[in-house]
Amino acid sequence: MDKPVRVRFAPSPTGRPHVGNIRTAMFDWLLARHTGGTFILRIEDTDVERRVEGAVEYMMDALNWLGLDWDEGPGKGGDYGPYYQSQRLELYQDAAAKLVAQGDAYYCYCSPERLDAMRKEQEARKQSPGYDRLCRNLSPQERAAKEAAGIKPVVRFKVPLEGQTKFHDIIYGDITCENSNIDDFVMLKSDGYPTYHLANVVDDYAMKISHVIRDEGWISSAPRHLMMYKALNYEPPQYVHHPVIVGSDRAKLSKRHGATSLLDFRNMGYLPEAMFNFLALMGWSLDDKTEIMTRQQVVENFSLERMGKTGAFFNIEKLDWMNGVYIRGLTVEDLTNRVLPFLEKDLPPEVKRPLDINYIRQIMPLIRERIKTLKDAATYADFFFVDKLEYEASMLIGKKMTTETALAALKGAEEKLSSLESFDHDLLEDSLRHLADDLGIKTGQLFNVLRVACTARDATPPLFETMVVLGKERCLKRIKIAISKLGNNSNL
RNA sequence: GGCGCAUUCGUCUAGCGGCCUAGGACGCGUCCCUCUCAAGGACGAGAUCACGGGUUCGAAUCCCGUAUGCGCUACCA
Repeated sequence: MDKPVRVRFAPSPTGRPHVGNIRTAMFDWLLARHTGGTFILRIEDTDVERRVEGAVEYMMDALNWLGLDWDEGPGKGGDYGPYYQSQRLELYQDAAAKLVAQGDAYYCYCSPERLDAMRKEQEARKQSPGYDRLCRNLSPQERAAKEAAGIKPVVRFKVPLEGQTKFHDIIYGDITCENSNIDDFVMLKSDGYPTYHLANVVDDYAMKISHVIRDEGWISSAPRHLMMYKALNYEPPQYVHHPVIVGSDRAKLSKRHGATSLLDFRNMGYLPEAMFNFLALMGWSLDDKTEIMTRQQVVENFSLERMGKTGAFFNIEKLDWMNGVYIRGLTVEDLTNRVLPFLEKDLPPEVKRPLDINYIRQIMPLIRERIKTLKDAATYADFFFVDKLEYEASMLIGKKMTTETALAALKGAEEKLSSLESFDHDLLEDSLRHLADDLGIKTGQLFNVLRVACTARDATPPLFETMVVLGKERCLKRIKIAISKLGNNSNL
């Protein structure tokens, strides 16, 4: 095992937790658990404009659902708090002031309007956009004048005009960047809040983060962070950038690609263990064949070295398959408990609530190997609950059957079943097979008529098991209704 | 535009110089099982390893170009 790491997941509370972000959190968590390290949750709420009420709760909800427990952070405490950046403002301001004092940063008084005009002009001239460093060398008098005018400045980092910044990324390898390509970026906004660049450097250092795990999009800003570490005389962390999840158009997955919040997947009936397994396999692999792994197996085998470097397309068909595998592995009791809330929610309103859990327990073995998501349960099993079945009489007449033979089959079944002492699987099978013989039709033909009569479906769980759960009374009632449907239809 | 990163079946991936006439999985097709649907089993189609040059006895694997894609280039993260 490698040395225990200290890693952090640092989301900004701007909405519902994106599946890509949670995947990052999962890699953090995996590395922490694999090495016996510490997983920290830190809230990067430094953008007052974009802050969304309740977003932190959503985030924690999603993390908890996936089983990604954090050791330090909101609700947990820890020795390096507070874990909300909005409560650490002084730290950033001190760092910014220190950099200004030592000549590595400066106050900039340029208005947003000027910056905007500058960018437009650069674009028109096909120059690469970037701050023109107007305020980099303001004289004390000029600065005093701006201050006197009441302009609230931002603090910009004084990026070296030449040289290169190099760093080693554990996944992507060595990366080099010319300093001349980087402009004097803003570290501290005029409202006193830090930008991501400053805040993440200050906090990662203060919180003794050993490995920074974040998505690939950050590679190009890593050099800025390194410059600040150097200026602040901090030891930088290890960088681990990982590829993003992309949508069908290969662009980074976003809202317009459909469901993107982890919470959506929970609502769609995916199991957290399936989601965990699936997400782990997007970007990481154990070997050339292992796919289904318990959380524990993933933790034991996880390693950064086995992570890929190309963006992965979110293949929901494969998730469906995997979810099915996990559902099939559930005990009846477990499945029952997980399906219950979905049934309560998705069954037609006329079905009486609360649902009978013992009845549901009986249904589970019948649908367990047929559903792909928990949400499928309601559509798969609604005929167990509703009183009035809706279907076309023509459905009762199967292949090589006529109204007459179907009618005869139903009447024969009605007679046979009503005389049955007990309503168990073997007895049902035995008497119905004999009935088919007596009627001179194939067993399948008989069974299919009964299937439609009892369930209004032509695809259901095995007939006898289904009928047993439905019960004698209900089956006979439904068969009678089917007989009258056919009777009316034949118009005799 | 500049810079950065990436590029193996439709998709997720294995592969870190010879084991590759490229393996697994999802999906797809055929068959078996079977009361339907699933599940399960068997088989199959599917990748000239983006392209072009090198290096090497030998390259999907190393190097250099090109193309394409994505990202960054905000007082957003």
